[in-house]
Amino acid sequence: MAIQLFDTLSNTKRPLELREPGRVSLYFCGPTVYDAPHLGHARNALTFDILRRYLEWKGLEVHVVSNITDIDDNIIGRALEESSTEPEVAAHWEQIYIEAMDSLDVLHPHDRPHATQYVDQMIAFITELVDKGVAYTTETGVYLSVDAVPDYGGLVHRAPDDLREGAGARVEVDPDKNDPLDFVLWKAAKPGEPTWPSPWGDGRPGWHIECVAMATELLGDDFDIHGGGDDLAFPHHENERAEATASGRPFARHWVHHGMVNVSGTKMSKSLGNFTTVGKLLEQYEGRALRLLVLQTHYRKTMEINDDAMAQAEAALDRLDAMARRAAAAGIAPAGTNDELIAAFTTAMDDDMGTPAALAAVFDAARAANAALDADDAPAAAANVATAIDLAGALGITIGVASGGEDDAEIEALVQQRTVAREAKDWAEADRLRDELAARNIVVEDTAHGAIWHRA
RNA sequence: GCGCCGGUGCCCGAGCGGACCAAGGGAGCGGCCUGCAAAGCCGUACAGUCGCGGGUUCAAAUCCCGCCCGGCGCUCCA
Repeated sequence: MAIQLFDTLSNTKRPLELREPGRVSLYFCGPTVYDAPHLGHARNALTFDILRRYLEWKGLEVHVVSNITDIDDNIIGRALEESSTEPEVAAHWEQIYIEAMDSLDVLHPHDRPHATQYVDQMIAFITELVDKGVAYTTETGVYLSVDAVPDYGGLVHRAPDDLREGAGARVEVDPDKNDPLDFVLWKAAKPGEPTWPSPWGDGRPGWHIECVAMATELLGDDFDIHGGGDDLAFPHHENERAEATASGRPFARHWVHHGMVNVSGTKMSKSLGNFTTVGKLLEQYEGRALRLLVLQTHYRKTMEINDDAMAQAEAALDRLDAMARRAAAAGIAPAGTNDELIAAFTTAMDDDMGTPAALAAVFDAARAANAALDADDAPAAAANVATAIDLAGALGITIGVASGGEDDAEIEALVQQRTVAREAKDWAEADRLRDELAARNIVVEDTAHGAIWHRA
């Protein structure tokens, strides 16, 4: 079954056409590490983690590359502010970024290249462009002539002239450039900034060149998927494409962009408060809840994150976990499949990563499992539990993670005492014990197969 | 200002020309279960209608036009 994916360049949903059958090469733009990762970074990493996991679940071999931009104006600014150095700033925030993504169960990319470690490749690439006559040098650096790219603007579906009109709307146009659309490949050294030697004098690489150099180096030309947030489509991805095209190389076969994040109805911004950083959010909610929320919205749409939505996601997760607990208490091990739901799930995911509909299949499996449990239909229960776990897992959600604690034995003893009291119909004592457990954040549930408990 | 995207129940959010699909999740209500709960299952009200106003069509939440509101982009922000 063909996987359809919306491609920004062709502006259509089209079948994923791989360079090599069975193997997917995926590059997506990672963060510039100069500050705490925010919810946008989380959605970015989660979106591509979900895509990767699904492709792997389908049996494809996926090679994921995602970069770390460890040198840019923001990092330099930060280092200056903190009287620190650029490598220190970058290393610090990179670590925090990786920890945050770990707590969201985002799998590590197979390669996580750093811009500063690919300067040689970038210089080689720029040299190629200069030699081809599609790049020129000015006092401030080396620039790419957008002229050399016939379909410049393709990713944003605007004609070059149209883009020219807008140029300078937000940032002043460098008067040295031949064309306002031309952009920098190599920046000439400025006092106090880190620099690398190059054929054009000391300086540092422009932004876009790093992704091109790293993607082609690690995945080869003509790799399968290039992704990122909507906001990167222009100018970043457009310029990457321009560089690759001007060099005469085929580049990404598919461009995948995801929507932005709104917090409490408005654009996320640092001045807005609480929920802008992943760290802050995770102080209050579990990582899976954010992933579930991301899954509930189609990846191309703007999504909303607020307290209500996070709490709702946690409640939904509780349902899934409760199902697994009940099954375990009934002595039912996951086994078998619910083929109908797996088919519905696959159809949904194959259609441009329809995670909301795919999730519906997961919850349908949970309901079916619970119903089977109620009906004492062990095979059906086992099959539906297995299906729910499998499908949720394909999206990166682990069901029924039992977090053990040091006081497990103590709790077990209290639960046992309560069972004894209940058998003696000593309801007062049974309720007292339940309250005592509740005070320790333990929820007791009585099932046909005895009492089970979990941490709230 | 220009371009692109979106506005669906109490909340989050699918659906994007037509069949008992306005999915799924959360919250609500009723029932069953329970010593009482919790969990679960079943049922049910909330969308007589899908931002507003026109239009196309045998048929529109789904297409077209206008308006209002929100988001993103317009050179370094996921």
